[in-house]
Amino acid sequence: MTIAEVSRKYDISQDTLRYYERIGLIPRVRRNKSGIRDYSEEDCYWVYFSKCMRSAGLSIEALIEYVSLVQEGDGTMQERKKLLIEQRKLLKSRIEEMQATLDRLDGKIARYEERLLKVEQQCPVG
Amino acid sequence: MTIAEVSRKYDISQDTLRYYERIGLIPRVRRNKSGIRDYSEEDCYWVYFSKCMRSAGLSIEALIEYVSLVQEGDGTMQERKKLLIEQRKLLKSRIEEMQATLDRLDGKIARYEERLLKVEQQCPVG
DNA sequence: TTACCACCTAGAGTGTACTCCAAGTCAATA
DNA sequence: TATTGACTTGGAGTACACTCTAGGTGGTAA
Repeated sequence: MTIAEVSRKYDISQDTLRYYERIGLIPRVRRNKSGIRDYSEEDCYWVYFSKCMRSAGLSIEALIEYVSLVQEGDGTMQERKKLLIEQRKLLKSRIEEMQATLDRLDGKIARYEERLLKVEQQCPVG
Repeated sequence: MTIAEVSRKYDISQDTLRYYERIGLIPRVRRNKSGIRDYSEEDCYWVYFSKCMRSAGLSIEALIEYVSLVQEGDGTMQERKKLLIEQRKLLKSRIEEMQATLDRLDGKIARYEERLLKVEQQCPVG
C-alpha cells in the first residue's frame, strides 16, 4: 500500500504518517527498490493503533516507548504489558473525569430547560 | 479572593488565570482600588467551570462564546442551551470513542496475559 | 524611607504536534 | 527524451495554549 492509500484509508495526512514514522510512533515502513514506502498489513495495523491511542489521549511518549519495546522482541512482553496497564489506568480516569463533566453539563442543560419553561409560562404568547 | 488564592484552590497558574480572563474564557474579574483582582464567588465558579470543561476537551472557542452569551443577558438563554447541547453531544461521542479504545486496550492486555502464561508454562522454572 | 513582595499590563517566548517547503528521484506517459 | 506526478528527505514554519519577561504600582514591615 502506498502512503496515499494509507492516508486516505485512515484519514491521516501523508505528512503526519511520515512524521509518526520519523519519531518512532510507528515502526519504520519498508521501502521498495526506488525508495518508496510500501505499507504492509502490519504497518497499517500500527497506523490504526496509533491513531486510536493518540485520539484517546495517550501520550506520544508512551506510544513510542511501546513501539520500541515491541521491536526489541519477546523479552519485553512483561514490560509492555505493564506499560499498557499503566496507560489503561490513565485513560480510565480521564474517561471518568469526562463522564463527570458530561453529567454537570446535563444538569446545566436541565436547568436551562426549567428556566426557559418558566419564561414561557409567564409570557404564553411571546 | 486574590489571584494567588484562586490559583492554589484550583491548581491553575496565575498566568493562566490572567490569560483566561484576557481571552474571555472567564468574565472580567473586578479589581480593587489599587487595580488588583478580587475574585468573587461567581468568578470562582467560572474558573472551576472553565477548568472542568477545558480538561474534558471542550474547545476554548465554544467556551468563550458561552461566556459572552451569558454576559449578554437572559435573551440568550435559548442560544446558550443550544450551545451546551451541541458541546454535550461532542463530549459524549469523545467519551464513547475513548471507551472503545479502553476496551481495545483491555483486549490487548488480556492477550499479553495469555502469552505470558504460556511462556511460563513452557519454562516453569525460568 | 527604603526595602520587599504581590500584584499589574502588554507583549514576547516556548513546547507540542504537526504541516509545509525545497530540492531531488523515479516510473510512466506523450 | 521530455514532461508529469507521486513520491523521497531534512529542515523550516505554524497554530494553539499557555508561560515568561520587563517595567511598573501599591501596601506593608523594618
